[in-house]
Amino acid sequence: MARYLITSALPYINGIKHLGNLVGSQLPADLIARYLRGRGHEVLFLCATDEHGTPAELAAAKAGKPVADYCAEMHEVQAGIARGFGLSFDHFGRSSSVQNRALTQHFAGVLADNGYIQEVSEKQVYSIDDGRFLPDRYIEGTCPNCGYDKARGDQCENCTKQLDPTDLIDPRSAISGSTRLEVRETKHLYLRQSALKGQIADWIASKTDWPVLTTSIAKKWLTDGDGLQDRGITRDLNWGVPVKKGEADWPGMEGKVFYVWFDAPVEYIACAAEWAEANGKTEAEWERWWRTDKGAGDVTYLQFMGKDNVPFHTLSFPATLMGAAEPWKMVDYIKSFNYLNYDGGQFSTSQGRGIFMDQALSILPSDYWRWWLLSHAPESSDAEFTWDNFQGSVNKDLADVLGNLVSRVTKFCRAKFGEVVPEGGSYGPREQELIAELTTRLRAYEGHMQAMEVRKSANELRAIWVAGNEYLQSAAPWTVIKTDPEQAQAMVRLALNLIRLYAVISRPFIPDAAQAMMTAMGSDDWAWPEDVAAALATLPAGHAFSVPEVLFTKITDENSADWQAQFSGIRS
RNA sequence: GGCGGAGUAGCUCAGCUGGUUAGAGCGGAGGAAUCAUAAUCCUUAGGUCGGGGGUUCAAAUCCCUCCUCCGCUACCA
Repeated sequence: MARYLITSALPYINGIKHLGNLVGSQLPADLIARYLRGRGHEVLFLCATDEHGTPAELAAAKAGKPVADYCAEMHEVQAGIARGFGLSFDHFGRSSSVQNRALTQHFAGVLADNGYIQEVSEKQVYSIDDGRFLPDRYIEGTCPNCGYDKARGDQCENCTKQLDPTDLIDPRSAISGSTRLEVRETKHLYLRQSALKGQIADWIASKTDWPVLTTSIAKKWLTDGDGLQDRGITRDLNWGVPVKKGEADWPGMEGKVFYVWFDAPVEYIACAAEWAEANGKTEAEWERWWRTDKGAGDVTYLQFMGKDNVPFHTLSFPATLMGAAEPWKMVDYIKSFNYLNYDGGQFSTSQGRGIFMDQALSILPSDYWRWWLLSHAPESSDAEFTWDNFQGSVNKDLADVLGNLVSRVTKFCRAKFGEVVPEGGSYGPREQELIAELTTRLRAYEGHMQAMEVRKSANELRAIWVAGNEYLQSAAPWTVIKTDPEQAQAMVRLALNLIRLYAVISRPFIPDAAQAMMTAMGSDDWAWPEDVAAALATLPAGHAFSVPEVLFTKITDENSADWQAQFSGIRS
């Protein structure tokens, strides 16, 4: 039994995430967490809301609420939706927790002690009417290059030229529209990533088993231009972790907070501390996941994220941990994903285009979404959601191949032998053949899951379901029963056991349906089928079962058309 | 512009450390079966592997070049 620490990229607090966000981090992380638990490993699966930063402040202001209240509410909303999708976090924390505040300040202090923090005085645009400094992209104006009048201070979306806010003609605040802007001097802390460049490069170079997507992004940042640049880790904001050097004040940094991308990854650690507190555990119990000097030496740490998050997880956060020079557990494997597009374009939070997590759950059970999203996970390239594809895949795979198999087996048995596992006959060559195929395929499935090859795992699982139908079709107990009822009983006994086996191995993908199957089989034995033949003898003759409700109702053409229309426009 | 990813059957994709007739699922066509959510199973059609050039006995796979789509490009997170 091994130990796995699993974290998903933290969803940002300012709204409900869409399915593209879900499939890029939380959902595959949950798949692997469930799988590893199913194999009997010890797993700590953590996620949290990322709550600091300008967008949170603005979203709260728009909602007319204090930012702390807004975040608390949105955290609960996101936690509820996560439960709805069956995301099996051991703890769903908050980056605004006291644990994260203390740890973030601790890291800053240690980094400063080790000489990796530099104070830099710089010029920032201040909006007098908004009463705040503005991040570059919150300044709008006319592009000096192409004349586009809604160019942002960091880049013109029209001509893609990179800009400095001071380049803009007629600059104004993107928040209030105010033109009363001025450049002010302000002091910030920089993390001297450049000083850790070699150490990080060596570390990345040692990760030869990581996905190309992950390492290519990291290497690009390491070698681009002059190499890894120092990075500002503080901001002039109210909402965030106050800048402190450990527990001490930081002279000259009063009223400033740490940059969200400095405190958010620290929450991966702090979340474990929150988990301990929430479950009445000791400090030692979470430290054995995170401190290599306190028991985390045998932990394998897996991170899941969309590709846009990769630089922060391969460079910034490792720089923080390396610079701290304390025995914190470093990530062992980073699984990154491309983007899921929606019907020919991007999912868009701002435009309300695509399907959001709450809406998805309001129209269909989570297993439908989990199956489609995972079996189409954007691993090798961007993937695309279309209603036709969704309807076709879900109906065929879940309703026809798996759901119908459960129906035909249980109903046939009930009609011919009653709702108990029949006892006659014995397994012959055909059954041995099935067991051999299942064993081969199951080992392949395990290999793909261990390698975190999500789509391949889904394909193999589906093939395992199909093998059940193939067996049933060739065995044809409905024919055999006329001449050799004993043999038909053996076939049905095998098929009923197959349903339980499918529940076990399908649970990472479709936990609710798996539970329904297990419950129908009158069992609670979730032991992984290491030995397929033995697993197919789990339900003994005479064991009672029940015919479950239809597992997956099909999506009709009308449903599909309605939803397509409903989600094409602006979210209401 | 730079960097990265992708372009393979109508659709979604695998293959891509070069090597027998380029694969899978869906969809199409034909058939079998009738236990089942008209659900299953079998058979089958369909591709000049984005275009062009090159290396090689041999290229979807390696090299060059061009085209198209997508992402990132360091103060959104």
